[in-house]
Amino acid sequence: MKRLQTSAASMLVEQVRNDILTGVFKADERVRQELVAEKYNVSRIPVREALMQLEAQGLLSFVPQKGFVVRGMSRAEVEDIFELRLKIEPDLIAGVVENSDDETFVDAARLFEKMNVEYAANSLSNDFTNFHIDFHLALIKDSKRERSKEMTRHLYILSERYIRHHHCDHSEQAEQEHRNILDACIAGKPREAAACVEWHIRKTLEDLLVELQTNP
Amino acid sequence: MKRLQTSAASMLVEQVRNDILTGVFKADERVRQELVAEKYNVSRIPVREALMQLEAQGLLSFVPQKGFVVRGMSRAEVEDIFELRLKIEPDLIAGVVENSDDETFVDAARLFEKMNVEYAANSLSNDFTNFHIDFHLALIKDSKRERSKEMTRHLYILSERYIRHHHCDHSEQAEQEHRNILDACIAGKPREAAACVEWHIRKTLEDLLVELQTNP
DNA sequence: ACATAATATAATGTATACATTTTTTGAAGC
DNA sequence: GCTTCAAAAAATGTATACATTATATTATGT
Repeated sequence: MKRLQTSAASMLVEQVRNDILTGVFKADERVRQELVAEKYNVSRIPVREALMQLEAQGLLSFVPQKGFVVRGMSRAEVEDIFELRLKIEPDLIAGVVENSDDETFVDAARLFEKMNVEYAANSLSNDFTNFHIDFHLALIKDSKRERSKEMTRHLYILSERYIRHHHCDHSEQAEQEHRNILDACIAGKPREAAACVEWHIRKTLEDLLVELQTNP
Repeated sequence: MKRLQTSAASMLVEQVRNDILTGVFKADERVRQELVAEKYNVSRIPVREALMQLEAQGLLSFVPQKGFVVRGMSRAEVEDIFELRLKIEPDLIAGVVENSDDETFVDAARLFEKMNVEYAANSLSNDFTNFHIDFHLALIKDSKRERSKEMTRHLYILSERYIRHHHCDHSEQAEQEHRNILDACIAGKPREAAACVEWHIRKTLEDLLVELQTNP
């Protein structure tokens, strides 16, 4: 058998996540292990592990002896998710900026460019989504608050699902907001960076709620 | 006789979690799948699934092809965890109290009693730990913020690890704090309930930090 | 026709066996 | 002694097969 760079389960996590974010597996639909196994030519063992991980990330629900179901989407959930982000991310960024040096935000700057290039080329692609998440995570990667970072990562995955689903974000407005965040970070202004992050979260939520209103 | 048969993996999650909380599996130690499988007389398949779930709950780390390791404990982590709780729980409680009726806190009241009885009988047992977590979760069970509730649950599991490890909490002081929270909730005072929760979190953190200082 | 019971089908859960990768061991060479 | 490399040992990853449970289907009675 061909050599796998990474485990089948790890790749399945990425692939099935994309299937969920892009709507191939639709909300409230059951995910049968055998179908996923056939689709990706693996056995059910790595499929089950991947699905468990996605359940842990909040994209699936799981009931023993019944199976996995894609979790539903709702206005109440978006509000909950973004409320949590507002409570966590601004403080986190501020802490990073306070202890930053010249090297702290180079990864974020690189991802900022890649994200914009990818968007110009393919709009809301899987790659763009990953760059977007990685950009935001790169901003806080030097924080020592490991738990806050993990939560933030999970919240981003959940947020991206709504963003992809409603084709929001990354208007020129969003790009400008990202730029403002990055600039404030590089300039070493903790409070301004936090304020920019808060603004970005609020604006994204606003866009999503408008979309949810018109496209329920 | 009809018995509810739960899966092996589900039971393993509980058992291995207790093994971690009680220190049978020690921090930074590797967890070999075969050993767990032999200990509980199952194959490695459900063991792997249970360990994946515990990784998702933040008690284990996992690197493909390398294995599972019990995550370390540190002062920085306690502070991070309790900081997150301070940001999430008080608001959550306040929201529940605002929309509460006579039935809202009966489960919490029942668990409050069971928790104290169990503590009087066995001090810091597995049962007490579970009652303690369930008490706090019962207080917010009627909240519609599902994501916030899930995060709170995860944060409690992580907190309990420190509490068990350092034999803190549930002094008479802690019992009184729980009573104050419950009373404020039943009295329908959102802001007071939130303040009591905040106080409880801060006091518990204080105790833990003192213990960490003396017993590193 | 409707509900209920019995059966068949399908899906999930797990043990076993084997493949792959990592780690350990030990021998050869410097 | 210390590296370096090869083979052995051990641990992880996954496919297959089978057991268990849930779901669908059919049969039966009213």
